[in-house]
Amino acid sequence: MTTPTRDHVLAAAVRLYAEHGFRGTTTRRIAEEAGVNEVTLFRQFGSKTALLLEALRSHEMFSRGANALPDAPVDPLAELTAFATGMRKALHGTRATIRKAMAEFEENPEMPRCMTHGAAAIHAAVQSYFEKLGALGYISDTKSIPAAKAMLMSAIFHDALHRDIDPHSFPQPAAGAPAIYARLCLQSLGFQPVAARRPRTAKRRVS
Amino acid sequence: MTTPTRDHVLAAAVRLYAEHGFRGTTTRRIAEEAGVNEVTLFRQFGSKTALLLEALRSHEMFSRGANALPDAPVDPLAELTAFATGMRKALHGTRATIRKAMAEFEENPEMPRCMTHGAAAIHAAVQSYFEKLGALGYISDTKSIPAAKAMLMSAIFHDALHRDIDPHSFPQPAAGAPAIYARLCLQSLGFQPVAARRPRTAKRRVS
DNA sequence: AGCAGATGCAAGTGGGTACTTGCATATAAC
DNA sequence: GTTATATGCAAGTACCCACTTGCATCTGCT
Repeated sequence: MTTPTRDHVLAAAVRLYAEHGFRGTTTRRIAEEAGVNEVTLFRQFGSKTALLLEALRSHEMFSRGANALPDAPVDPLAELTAFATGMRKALHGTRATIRKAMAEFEENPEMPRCMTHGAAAIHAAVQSYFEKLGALGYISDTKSIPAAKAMLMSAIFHDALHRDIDPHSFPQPAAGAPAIYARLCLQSLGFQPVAARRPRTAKRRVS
Repeated sequence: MTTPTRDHVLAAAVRLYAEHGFRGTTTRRIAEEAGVNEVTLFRQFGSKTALLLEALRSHEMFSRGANALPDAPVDPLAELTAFATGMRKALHGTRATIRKAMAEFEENPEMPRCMTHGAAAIHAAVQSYFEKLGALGYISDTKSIPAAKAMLMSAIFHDALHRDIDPHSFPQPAAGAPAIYARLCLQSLGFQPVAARRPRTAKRRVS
């Protein structure tokens, strides 16, 4: 199997997994979806479980780079909103896969772990960004940074993962939710749009 | 089948569902777990799907009354913390069931709906409580109530549902997280422990 | 062209599953 | 005790599934 075909199989597997879950993704289905013979899957991957684990590992859960936070904060609300918007979009696009993998925790604990890979780096990036906000005087409650970061990520994750199941529990419209989460997160940290250390032209108050 | 036995079957079904998911919960397993004959399940419930749906519907996802918010706020931080603590505990205790049901969204959409039943009432109760806080002058940003409420619920839900999968993404220790979420939520609403309308003995500042 | 390796085809193995059927036994009500 | 109903037992039906096997064909390289 050439690499393009191998990738083709892995992509087919993830698509089916998102729709049908682990047990519902049969090797016959994968073979048909990928346009290969069923026996080829076993020759190449050894077992259905190994195939699906490799497929999940190769599937990018967290889009990197798309909406990284800047090294130097310039407009915190806009920057955090852009970050939250990108995060939510990425997670939303792969929500069915995530739900299926999380549900496998008891019987195939490697699967949810594929979903959380990369989360630590993003948490660290947000932490770092908030610390810079603190250093620049944008926020007053720096002790709450870890907690506010966790709450922001939870809001984004929960919104991306479950809004289609329970739409009324989330701020409407969906496209405006990231901005709301970003704003409230900054508010909870005692945000002030004027960097205390660097007097600037007066800006309209946030509230 | 007497009602106690019927309940016994439903409880066995939910236990197995939490562990093995929909497909992995076989009728043979349910029969064994409940101590009845497999054919009895079909006589009483008609099909495996109907049995499991009834089991999920009868399973209380949101414990009512355990930690209801008071009609008249007295100590908002303590009250919201108690609420968050109770909510998180209830959801945490049934997290595996919720995960399994959410993962069935594509193929058995009735199942996640069993999980969200009752959520609206809780959201309304929190909304009402926050509005009272606003009326009493405890919070200054009443326009953000719906958003803050949603963020608080997301934090609790996400913590309860996924902490065992990805412990490092949540505030430590777990027992202290509800208080943190409650505090940050109130902070984001511009909370002041002294009710502006009712001067009281000065209290220590929150931050 | 020849050769080695990869892939396809078709059939099969050895399990598993939701559900049904016919008869026997148990239980509850009168 | 009798009768009606519920449940258990055992076997069966008609599928489903991951995986294997033997042979044929295809592909890429020399």
